[in-house]
Amino acid sequence: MCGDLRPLQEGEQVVLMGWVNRRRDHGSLIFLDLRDRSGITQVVLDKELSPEAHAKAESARPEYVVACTGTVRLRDASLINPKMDTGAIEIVASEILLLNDAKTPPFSPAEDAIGNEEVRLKYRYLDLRRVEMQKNFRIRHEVARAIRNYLSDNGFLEIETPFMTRSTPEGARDYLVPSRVHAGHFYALPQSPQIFKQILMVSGFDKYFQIARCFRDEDLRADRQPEFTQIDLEMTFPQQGLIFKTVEGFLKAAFKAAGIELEPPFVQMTYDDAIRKYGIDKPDMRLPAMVELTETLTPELREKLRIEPALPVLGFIIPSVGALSGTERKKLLSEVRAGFGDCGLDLLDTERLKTSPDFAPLAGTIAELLAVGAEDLSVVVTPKLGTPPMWNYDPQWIYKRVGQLRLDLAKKYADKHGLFTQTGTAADYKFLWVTDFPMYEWDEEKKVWNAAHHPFTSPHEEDIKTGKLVNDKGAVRALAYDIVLNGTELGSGSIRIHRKDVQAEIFRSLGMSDEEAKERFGFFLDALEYGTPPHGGIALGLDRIVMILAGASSLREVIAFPKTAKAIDLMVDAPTPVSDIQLRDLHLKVNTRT
RNA sequence: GGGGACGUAGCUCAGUUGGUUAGAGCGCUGCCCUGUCACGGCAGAGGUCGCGGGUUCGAGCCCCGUCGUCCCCGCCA
Repeated sequence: MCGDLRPLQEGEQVVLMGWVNRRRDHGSLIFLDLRDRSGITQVVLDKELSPEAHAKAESARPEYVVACTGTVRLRDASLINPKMDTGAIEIVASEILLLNDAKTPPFSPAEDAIGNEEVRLKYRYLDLRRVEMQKNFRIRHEVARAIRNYLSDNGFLEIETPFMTRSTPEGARDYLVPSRVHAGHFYALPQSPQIFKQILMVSGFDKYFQIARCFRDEDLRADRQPEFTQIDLEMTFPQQGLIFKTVEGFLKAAFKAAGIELEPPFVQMTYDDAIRKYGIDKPDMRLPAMVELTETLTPELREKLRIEPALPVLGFIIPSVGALSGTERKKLLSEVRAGFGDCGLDLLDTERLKTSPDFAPLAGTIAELLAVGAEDLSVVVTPKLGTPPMWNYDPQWIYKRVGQLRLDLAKKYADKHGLFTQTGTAADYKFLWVTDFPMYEWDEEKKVWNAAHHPFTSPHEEDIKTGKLVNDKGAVRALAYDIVLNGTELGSGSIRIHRKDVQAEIFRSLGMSDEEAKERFGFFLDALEYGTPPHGGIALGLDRIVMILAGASSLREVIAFPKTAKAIDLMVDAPTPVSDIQLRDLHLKVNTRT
């Protein structure tokens, strides 16, 4: 292959096949860089040595496919190209075959930096020829293979579940598949194999996994595609810790395959702590946590500063930002205030902290609590009295809003603190387990409690016993957990409900009548009655893992044929209208008025 | 559904206050070149300024609408 030859092969007769990466024509001497997925080798065509081959090479152009016969030759010391793996040798061609020509491509796969996303996606086959993309898909393959091997070696059985299944109105919108045989009936593509894998536990496959495609018809983001791949697993008789250990095991194997040595176990943190310290349920642990300063400020000072007593005073630092100019600080402050909806929040940076007569006496203490270094930007947020409706005296609102500010500033000054820069070591990857998620989520619009994870999640035993399920839904903790990497949610899972009575109670608590539950999940409730073992599991986004490992900022970089933000495939041009005949077969009428 | 950025040559982009024939780099085509590796030199081709409408003597530039790509919020059990 084009990337394989080394000085050791000197003198050998070889045949190389690949694409013309670049052609350098010196008249009676032509250099062709031949590329395949293994790398690039320089081929020399000398008019004196092989006039026929040289003549053919004159008409070769970038992306032509050629086969070239020749001899491996060591380059003179002065001609070695240290930038190329094969830079110490070259092929002296005796014969060359132009296997196929190529139109001039809209962009060159030989270039590193490519801009226009639209052109890349339309000519995806050219984009995928680029070294960067080839690298990403090699990582993806190695990671998937390592995970499959690890789970197989640890007693997990890979079992496929249907793509055409039953629509479940909970959660994300379903992609629907109309049935030809049953007029007006639809299959749905799975949002996840959730119910099937639980039924596999009932069936006695005590350790299941699947690298499974999932489909969700929701608006997209850089880290969300309508179809994506999950590493889905489930096991019987698990403690939460056993699932963590399993995931840590396969992630260690996966990262090792990508050249990174992780050291599990990963840090664990409850949901409540995550909100309090980071203001978000998926903390980016590469950055320092927020610190609650409420008690540091004396009651007198808080009163003087008109700080709302029901709300926390929070501080945090962004490291190594350096000195801010007066204008920059002013601009920052006004931006931040605007971002807080002008609701009376005050914000102090390091400079104001030291110079403000109110805070100066405390500056030392605060600096110590926040561990402020000389070049760090420190921020203290003091919620003022006078309550605009948006925060509604809710401390969570403050935690989350300040957490968002922490992330925004960290992003803004990423170049300065460099904490997001990859160094190629395990230190780049800060994993975290977030545990004890709330069981329920209040839907303010519909005025109902929803399942925060999904309705098959088991609540904490003691929260059932203390009656919170009925009296205090907001305080019920679920045996649900997320795994987070560098502020990205990689996956989530839970210990499931394995008893029919508990499951029925949860359905009821979600405002679902017994009849309704039976209609939607009757088959599942039935299954629970036939000796269901305790079970639990988790699902991790393979695409996101690979994205982070590849240092990419969008899933499109690690999915071969991704869709745009409007869920369009620009290469095959999907979706499209279909013929009236197709529609008739499916008993469908399209109403284009909306 | 909402907010923001962008859209000018194949690609990346510049284009002043609205004013003559819309430019650059890369790429492309032709010619020259025996040591290049982002080769070099000379010459040349290449434009529905996303699309539609409006204002104006005159629009790449101003206004309205629309389409597309990207990012964010909502949404994603």
